[in-house]
Amino acid sequence: MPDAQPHLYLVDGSSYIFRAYHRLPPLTNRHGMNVGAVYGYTAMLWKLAESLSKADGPTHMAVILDKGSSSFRNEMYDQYKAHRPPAPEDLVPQMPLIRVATRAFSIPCIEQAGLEADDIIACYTAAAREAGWKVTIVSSDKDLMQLIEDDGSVDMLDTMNDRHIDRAYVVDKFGVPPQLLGDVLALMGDSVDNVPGVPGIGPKTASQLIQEHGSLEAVLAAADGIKKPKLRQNLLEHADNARLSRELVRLVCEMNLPEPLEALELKNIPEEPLREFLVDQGFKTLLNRMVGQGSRPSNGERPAPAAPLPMGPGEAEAISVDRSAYLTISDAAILEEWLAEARTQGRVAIDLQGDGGHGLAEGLAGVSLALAPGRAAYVPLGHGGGDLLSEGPAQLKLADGLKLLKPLLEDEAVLKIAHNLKDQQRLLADHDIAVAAGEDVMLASFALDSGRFGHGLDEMVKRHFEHACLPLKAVCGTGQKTIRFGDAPIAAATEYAAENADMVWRLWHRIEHRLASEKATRVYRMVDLPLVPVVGQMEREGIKVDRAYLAELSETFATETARLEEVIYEVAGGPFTIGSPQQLGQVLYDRLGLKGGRKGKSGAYSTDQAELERLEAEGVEVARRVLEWRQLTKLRVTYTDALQAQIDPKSGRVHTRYALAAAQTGRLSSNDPNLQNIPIRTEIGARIRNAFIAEEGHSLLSADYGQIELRLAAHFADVPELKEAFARGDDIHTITASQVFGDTSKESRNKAKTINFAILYGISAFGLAGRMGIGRDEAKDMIDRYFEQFPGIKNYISTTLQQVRECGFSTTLFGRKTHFPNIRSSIMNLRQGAERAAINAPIQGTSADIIKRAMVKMPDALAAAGLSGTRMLLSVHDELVFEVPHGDEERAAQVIRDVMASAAEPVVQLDVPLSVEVGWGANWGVAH
DNA sequence: TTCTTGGCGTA
DNA sequence: GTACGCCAAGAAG
Repeated sequence: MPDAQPHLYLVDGSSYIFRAYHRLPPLTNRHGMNVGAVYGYTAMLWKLAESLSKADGPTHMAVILDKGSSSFRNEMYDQYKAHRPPAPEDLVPQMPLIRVATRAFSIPCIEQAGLEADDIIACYTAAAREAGWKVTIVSSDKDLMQLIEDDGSVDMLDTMNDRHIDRAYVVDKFGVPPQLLGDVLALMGDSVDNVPGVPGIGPKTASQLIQEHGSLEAVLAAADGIKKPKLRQNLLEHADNARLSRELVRLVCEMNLPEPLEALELKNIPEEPLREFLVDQGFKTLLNRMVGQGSRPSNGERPAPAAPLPMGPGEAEAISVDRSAYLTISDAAILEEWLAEARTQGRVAIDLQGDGGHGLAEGLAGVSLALAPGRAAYVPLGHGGGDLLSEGPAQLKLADGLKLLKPLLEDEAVLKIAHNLKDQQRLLADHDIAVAAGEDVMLASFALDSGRFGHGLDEMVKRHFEHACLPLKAVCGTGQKTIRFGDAPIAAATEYAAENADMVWRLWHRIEHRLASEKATRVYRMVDLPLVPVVGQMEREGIKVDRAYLAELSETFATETARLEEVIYEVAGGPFTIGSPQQLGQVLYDRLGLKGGRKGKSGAYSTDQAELERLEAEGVEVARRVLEWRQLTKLRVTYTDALQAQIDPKSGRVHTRYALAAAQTGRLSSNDPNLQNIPIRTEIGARIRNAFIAEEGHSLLSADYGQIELRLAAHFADVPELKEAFARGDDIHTITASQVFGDTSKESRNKAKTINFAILYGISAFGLAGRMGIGRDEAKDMIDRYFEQFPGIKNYISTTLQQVRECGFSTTLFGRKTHFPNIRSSIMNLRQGAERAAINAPIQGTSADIIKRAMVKMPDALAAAGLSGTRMLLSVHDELVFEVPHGDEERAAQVIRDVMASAAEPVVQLDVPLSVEVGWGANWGVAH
């Protein structure tokens, strides 16, 4: 009688509360106490309670907690969990509330001195299995995954990620079944619990070794014969640690059950004392759900959350997707029906498939449409038949299909919803279609969730809907056998393409309302969305590159590199791969016997620039040669060679592509090729800029903001001295030097410059010391003096951090948010990293907002000034590059300068002026 | 073939 | 100390 099989849910309360604390934003109850973690915990229990009467829901339940005293593992190994930082101070008082919450749900709560929650869970699991029960462990702790059974009688549920964990999951993640997981864990160790493991062995190697040999003991026995010297040595040397680790991760059950299994039965959750608890803690959302529903909320329509946690996206909404229901449209009449319906309802989701060509040569394979959840179709337009004899699959002719689609795509009255609208708009522009009235789920997600989630379509679908899209490689294959999308079978192509449109439709309707409620509308509507056609046009323009000049440079660099190679081999006593940091380290330190530290966690010698410069200063001439070799090789391989290969044969120009949702702060990023890191700082690198040239009869014009980030810092921090200096047009680093050091010597100015930048990057004494090559105390003194002179800066930093800790995100002047999930991490490195990024984000992000606004305004401003021949080509963070017809330079400079300097207005008023420096000439090198 | 690491170019 | 993208080597598959 499978229906009657009892099902025990064991909730790992201790680990849950830690994770809830770090994942959820702070929340205060009516006593003024921080209860974010308690809320998370309560919500989790609520969710479990909801499944009480469902199929496969719990019949029995218990919460297992750590008692907090040391366990038998400490007798075995006194370092066990020795390096755990103490719990955060606002979490400690929440601990007792966990028991209160559990009692409020009338769920038994079990803890036992000397035993960790894991062991108690192991014990109950064993007992329940013996009794023929089913067990679900509610946790995501990897140690507990050892308990999972192949037959499904024991599985796990990770409520935080809404993930079901079974044998398949373990095999997928660790490469071994649950029974062997303990052996893998023993090898890899655990820095959080201070389980030693074997040095140099991480998850990958551990998993591979166990898979190969079958068990930990077998691995240790076979250690002698292992090929890799480092690995062999570590295994032999640390075999005892491995065995100890095996015991530390072993879950033991040597106790009597504190409560018999039957005592854990749970039929329903009585209304009291739950209600009283919710009222007391002020958990209004949950309380509202209780109303009229007994203790169980309705599964259908949710009551509007009265006071939703400020965590935005909430839980995923599981959907079911039937890909076989998607339609392939190869008939004009049917396409017309779909288009008519789109017109009637005023909105349609679209997704384009390129045929897999490169750059401007990319053709169109097909268009997919969605009109409602699950109602989607694919219109193949450019699928080949695979061989010359056949005519290809049944499909509309490209021209015919586009002719039907064009009026709809260009209709202002029909909303076109897309993911990454820019790329689709650009592809359609190649076919003379100008998409009107577009929305972009990728950009909406970017405006809402930057810093905490990704914005790729598959990733968004997974997070919002717990659904895995058909991967592209399932349609087009992978590796050498990859086929162009246009050559894929229509049936598979339909499943893939129509699903994308379906998901775009669903995603938009899921997140649209958040734009307003989470105050992301301004950034989305006024900055990022209007930028779409502008950036698309820039990508289409491209920039002209002097191929012959680049080839010449490549040649020069190559010759010089070859010369350096000979010298280096001479000194090294033989040839080796100079480009290999590993081999270079061995040559310098082992063969030549130079003194130098090793660093890096892999144990390899560091050979980075700083280290080589140190050697050079010590008189090691070959270090200088290696540095020169590196510079030349880098320039040749990354720039002069690569750039030639990137010239589009059709246009003779280089077309970079901008990613609009890549940089957390809101900046654009550039790729294929990256034109935002073309050298300029060194004389030799700067020559590469000369390769970027203007079209015949034109000049290249470069306009860049001068010190925009420092200006914004002065604005944010409200520092009178700095604001006045900027207003006067003074040299800001000199002003800083005189304020902080009392003199304006060149040396002081340089130091001041370094500190000014350090401020923008989230200062730390440690970092500044490393950067300036001084002691940490000295660096700290310097920072203190800086803060004394500019208390506004100190204040800006503390209020920014305060706000980010409270809300979880920072904001720019335009309201762009960047989330920092690690801002309250108990791991110091993560937390401090998040703090530095949080200090920087409003400044870097506002700068990005401003230049984006300038870009949005630019085409109209140029057109209004009669400068229709002037085209915007590149955007490099604080610089815009244009191509201007000869004779128009002066006027263009004037317009561009005006637009850029006033780009923040009227939305935002800055109390520092923005300066814009403009130059022009035959190439980028002279223009900048 | 695909992933990770060390290194390095820009703002 | 912030934010990126690209390259070669080496490791893993």
